[in-house]
Amino acid sequence: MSRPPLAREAVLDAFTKILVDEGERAATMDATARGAGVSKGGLLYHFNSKSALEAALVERLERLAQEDVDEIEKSAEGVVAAHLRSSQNTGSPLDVTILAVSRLAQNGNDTASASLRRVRELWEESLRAHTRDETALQMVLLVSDGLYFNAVLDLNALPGPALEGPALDALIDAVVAATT
Amino acid sequence: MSRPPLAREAVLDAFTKILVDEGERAATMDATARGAGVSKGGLLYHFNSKSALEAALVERLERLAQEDVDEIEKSAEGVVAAHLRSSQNTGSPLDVTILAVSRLAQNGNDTASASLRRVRELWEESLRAHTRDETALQMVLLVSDGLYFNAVLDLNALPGPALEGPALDALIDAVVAATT
DNA sequence: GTCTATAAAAAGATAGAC
DNA sequence: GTCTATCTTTTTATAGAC
Repeated sequence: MSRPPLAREAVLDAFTKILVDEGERAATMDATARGAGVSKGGLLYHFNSKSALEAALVERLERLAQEDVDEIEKSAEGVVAAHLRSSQNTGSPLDVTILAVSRLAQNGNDTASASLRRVRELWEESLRAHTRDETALQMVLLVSDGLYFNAVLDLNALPGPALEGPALDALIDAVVAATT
Repeated sequence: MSRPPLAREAVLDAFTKILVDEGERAATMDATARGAGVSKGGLLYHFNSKSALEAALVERLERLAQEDVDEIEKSAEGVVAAHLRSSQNTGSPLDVTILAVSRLAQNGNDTASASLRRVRELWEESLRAHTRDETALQMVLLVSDGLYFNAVLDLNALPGPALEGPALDALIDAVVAATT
């Protein structure tokens, strides 16, 4: 269990934040270095190229996603409800990493696309034993995807149609009732 | 009803295609001009700047979305089912325009974000009279968003988990049963 | 309307000092 | 490990010919 250098993590954090807040185009090496408080040369010591930086972010996603699934499996309120609640963007490390990697995926990074598919398969496997049939499973996954899609689009937007507390609870209850 | 010049439409088509297939970063003026079979100078005669090009695409989205809603309202199989079927990406002009504009939205184009929100509100208004309550309405919208989210991420990916015919029909039936 | 040529800025990446 | 300086390529945009 090697601890990665602090500067390296700071660079990944800054890269993530710019990707999520301003998009892929704004997430240049220069801007990322500035956001992490290092110089471009300093950044390039830790990541030899732009694609190495992107690959490191994808690796981080895989680790966080596995941790999330492990956590949800132990949840008391049920796996379906816990999964949907976890899909509502709360700014958690996993949430922002998914959003950041989906920006990369949408700009032609095939590794990022493949990783997002793997994450979705992790969820699918985890949910299968807790849904009544394949159609119900797909419904849960699509509602979860819908929550992420809204997060993807609403971050730049102030008056987002994001579901609030009681409305989200009602939705989760309804999906649980229709699928388990 | 003025007919826009053919070259202008060809440029918008090419811009859309590159945005969807390769992402925002690849959709440069140069690549767009090449895709449309004109020179950069020719493109810039029709669109004075990159942002003018983007704005024109957003305008096209608003027009197509309104047409889609008008069509769905007249559907025989029911508004909820017709809406979900329409959310499955089939490469229709509306589908690809939504995907293209969402690429712009995710790269900091606030006009694009606002337009996508307006489209979603159009759908919401159209669906409200055909769903049993607000929770059901949100469920339909989220499943629809989920279908788009998958389309957004899967286009670059060959083995997409896109729902096929019978599975999609079963899903639509289940959502209709749970929400109307 | 459409083209070529070119300017001006920004991008990723390298070299080498400290 | 981290920095500054510099090179190369790409991108947006302008100028002006046809």
